[in-house]
Formats: sequence, structure tokens, C-alpha cells
Amino acid sequence: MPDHAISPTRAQDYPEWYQQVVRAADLAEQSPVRGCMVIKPHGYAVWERMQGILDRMFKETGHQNAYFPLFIPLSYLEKEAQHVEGFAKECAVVTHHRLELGPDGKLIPTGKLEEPLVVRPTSETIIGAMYAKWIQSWRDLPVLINQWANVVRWEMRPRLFLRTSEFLWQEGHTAHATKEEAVEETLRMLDVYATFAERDLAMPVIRGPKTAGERFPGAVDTYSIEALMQDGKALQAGTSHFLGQNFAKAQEIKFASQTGQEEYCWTTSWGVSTRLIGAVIMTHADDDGLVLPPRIAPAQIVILPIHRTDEEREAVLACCRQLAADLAATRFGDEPLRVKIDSRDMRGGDKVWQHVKQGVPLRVEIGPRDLAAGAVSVSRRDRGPKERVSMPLAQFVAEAPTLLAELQAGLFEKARAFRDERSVRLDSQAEVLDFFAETGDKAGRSGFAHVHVADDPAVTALLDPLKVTVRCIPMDGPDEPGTCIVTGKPVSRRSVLARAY
RNA sequence: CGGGGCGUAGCGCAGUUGGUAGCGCGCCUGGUUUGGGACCAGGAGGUCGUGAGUUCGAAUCCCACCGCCCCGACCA
Repeated sequence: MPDHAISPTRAQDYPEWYQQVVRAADLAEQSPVRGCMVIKPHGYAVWERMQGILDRMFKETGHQNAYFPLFIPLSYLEKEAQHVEGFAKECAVVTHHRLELGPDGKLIPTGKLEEPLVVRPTSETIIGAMYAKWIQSWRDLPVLINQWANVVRWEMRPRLFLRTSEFLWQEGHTAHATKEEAVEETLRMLDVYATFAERDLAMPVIRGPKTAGERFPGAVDTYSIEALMQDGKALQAGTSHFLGQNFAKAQEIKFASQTGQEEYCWTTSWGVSTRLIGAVIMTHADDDGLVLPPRIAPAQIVILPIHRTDEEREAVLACCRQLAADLAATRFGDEPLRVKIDSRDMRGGDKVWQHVKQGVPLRVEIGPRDLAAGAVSVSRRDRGPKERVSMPLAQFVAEAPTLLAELQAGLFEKARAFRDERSVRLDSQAEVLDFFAETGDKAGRSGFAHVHVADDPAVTALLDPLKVTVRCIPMDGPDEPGTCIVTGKPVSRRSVLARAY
């Protein structure tokens, strides 16, 4: 057996490594439908963890869930000009509503629709149409709604979790009486995403507004959280849009103000998707497979009974059940510990490696020797796959939450250290060209470049050939005035440049 | 949609002067093992991506289509 569970390693072939991790961890696989994935139970369990935490955060910030249709009348998308431009090309369109059996046994679509239906690429238009009916008075505001849904974007180059034709996400859509309130909402949700990414996914992110070219079609401002993956490429992990009155005007979302004036609403939308699973993989996974931060791990601890004879089996299993019960009575991150006993009848080595590849944070082995000593053998996913530490059973129960907290914090620190190591401040075009050079030592080893650039086509012209984009203009930390390295225009802070997924 | 590569057992692959399918891992059974991705023996599993063609005969040759991967344009 090779040194690593995953082949090739990250260093050998990063894109292939990614796919092998997804497969080895049994997260998802390609479906017979082009560009669409099947999310398998383990992958879906991770998504459910993310959903659970985010949903609670949305509710805590005053939002309610609702559900809107999968199909959007074509005419709805035509209303907002910029929006059409952004989405028109990549949509699935339903044109027929019946199938008839042809003479050759083939099914033929018939029953042409009067108006084609677009499978939602995002739901601003259909939700806006409903808001227009629901909102009459300032007393109806704000409207704070989220929906968990699937959307379809006919992407040219799909990749499991990162870019699939259909993906799962949540989309929040809010309407407000004032600009200030809507902007505040936009930033509040950006903050929710950043907190979730850093606290739960252990993934450091940079947040900030996008440049004009990178904006969501129809938005006044788009904010994103950006994370750095292990291959030095950036991943946009969540977005929050201030839509101004653009959609409200296009869709007649109006209300009577306190002074009796008819006014347009100010709206926002914000979303994160199953792409976050890809983000977790590319942030934490190693050459032995997935590494799950404890807070989003479906099982935080797996207990592995080791036994030979039937008598041993009984005694060991009894001990495992007791341990599982004791751990489940303990709390980590405001929730009971999630523990699983894996008593499947298979070779121990295989079983251990499965859990390694699936990213379970803690593995606990209990065999006759441990039983006799009143001890357990503990392995951490952030250490070598063969490392084990023996400790008294009672001590493990007491310290399990601390161990998990340590693991969670350790993953974050490691990711942050990696990001810092791959982050530079550059002050000239030459330095930028050198940093993103694709030859020599630097091949594929780029990262975040903090640079003074203006929001200007001349900047894009410089970056395009490098396949580099302005990810966002970081909003944390103080202003740092400077001049654009391309145009010489004064700018108040540095932007983050990177290659991106 | 453009350029390149590739589709043979669940996975990884071999199989070119065209002769009717194999290896490793995995899976099932039995045995020996056992704090570690074991060993031995036996077994199951494939209309060789799909369709049409050349041929007595096609996984091998020709054509079309579909899909996957990498590089672009697009993108949560």
C-alpha cells in the first residue's frame, strides 16, 4: 500500500486528487445527467449539518423560510435588463409539457407551451413578483425570507460540488423601506456567512465588495467571502447582494410610506451553496482524504470495537455502548456530541482507513487490552493515520469536547497560516506579473496578492492574460491609501487579486 | 462551443498484421489469521460508451453521435 490513501497526491495532480477525495470519502458522484451530481449519504449529511447551522443563524437574524416555484416564466427574466444579460445564456428552458409515443417507440415532446418556462438559475424575479403583491404599506416591511432550493445553471465545465449544472443552495430575499436598512441587511448576512465559514467550516475568509465587472447581474453592490484553496486558487464561498431599487423598479415592488408617498422597495439577496463542501475539501483535506471540522462532521467520534472471540465481543461492545452513551450526554458547541459505533464485521484496518478517508475527527478503538486497563486508544484526523494515544476512558469522556475544540481551532489556524504564507503585498505591475507567473518555481503556487488597483478596464486588461481577477476589496482593517499600479488613480485600500475557481 | 486526451467487470488498467476478452484491487464462500489497509483456495461479475458501416468475422478499421477529464470563454 502507498504512503497515502489518496492517489495522486495534491502535489502530483491537484484536480485529480480532488476528485479522488470526493470518491474515497463517498461524498458524491457523477450522474447519468450531464453536469449533474448525485450527492451520496455522507455528502448529504455534511450538507445537512451546514443547513442546520445556517438555518438557525438565519432565524436568529429574523428570517423565515418559504418556498417558491422551480419554473419562472420567460417574461419575468426579461424585465431586468442587466439581469437578463447575466443569466440569459446559461439557462435550462422548458418548452413542452407532454410526451407522446412515436411510431418507432421513441417519446416525442408535444404540447408546446405558450410561454417557455425557465428552470430557475436564481429566484429574484419570481420572488419579486410575489413581493409586489404582498407589499402594500410600510407596515409590511421588512420582508425577510429565505428558501432552501435547487437551481440550474447550464455551466460549460462542471466539477463536483464546485460547479455543477444543478446545485443545492439557500437564497435569501429581503425587501426594505430604506436604502440604509437594505445595505445593513446585505452586510449582516455577509457577516453571517463569514462567521459560519470561520467558526464552523474552520475556513478563513476575506470579505468585501466586488468590482463592477464581478457584480451579480442587476445588483448595485455585490459582497463576497473569499477563501484560499490549497492549490493557491481563490474560491468565492458566499455572496450577498445589495440590489438597490433595480429589481423593485423592474417588478413594481412598491409601498405606501408613512407620509403616504408611493415608494419603491430596496431589496437584497444572498446565498451559499453545496459549493461549500468543495471549499471544505480544498481547505482541509490531505493526501489521506477528507478532513472534517468537528462542527460540521456528521459523526465527530467513531468508536471501533476490536475483538476476537464472542466473549470479547460482548464485553467490548458493552463498553462501547456505554462510552457512546456517556459521550452523547456531553456537549460540544451547544449540541450533544455525535458518536457512531462501527461494529461492522470487517477487517479492522479497512475500517479505520474508511473513517480516515471520510474525515471523521476522532477515532476511538476499544479492544480487550483497553478493557482490562480501563483505557481507550484515540486517534485524531489532524495527526498521522497510524498515531494513537492511550488514555483512561473516564479522561477521554471528560476531554472529548476539548479535543474536538482543539481540532477545530487547529484546522482554522493551519488554514490561516497557509493563507498568510501565500499572501503578499505587491506595489508594481512587474511584481504582479512575477507573482502570478506560471513558470519555474512559482508554477501553480500563487495565492492572494494585495494590491492597489482601481476599478478600471485597464486593470482587467492587465490581469486577464494572467487569468487573475480582483476577488474583492477587503473591508476589514484600516484604509491604506495608495495609487493604482496600472492607472495611477488614487485608491483608498488594497484589493485582493487571485486566480479563482 | 473551440483545442487536446480518453471511454474494455464496482475501481485502475492490458488487449494493433481484425479471429470472438484478460490482469490487479474490490466483491461472495470456505479456511488460516488478527490492535490493523493480511494469506491460501474456490466463485460471481462484461451485449468492450451508443448507433450505423466495411468484413466470413470488429474491443481492434471507417463514420456519426453521446459522455468524461485537462486547457479556454461562462460561473455559487
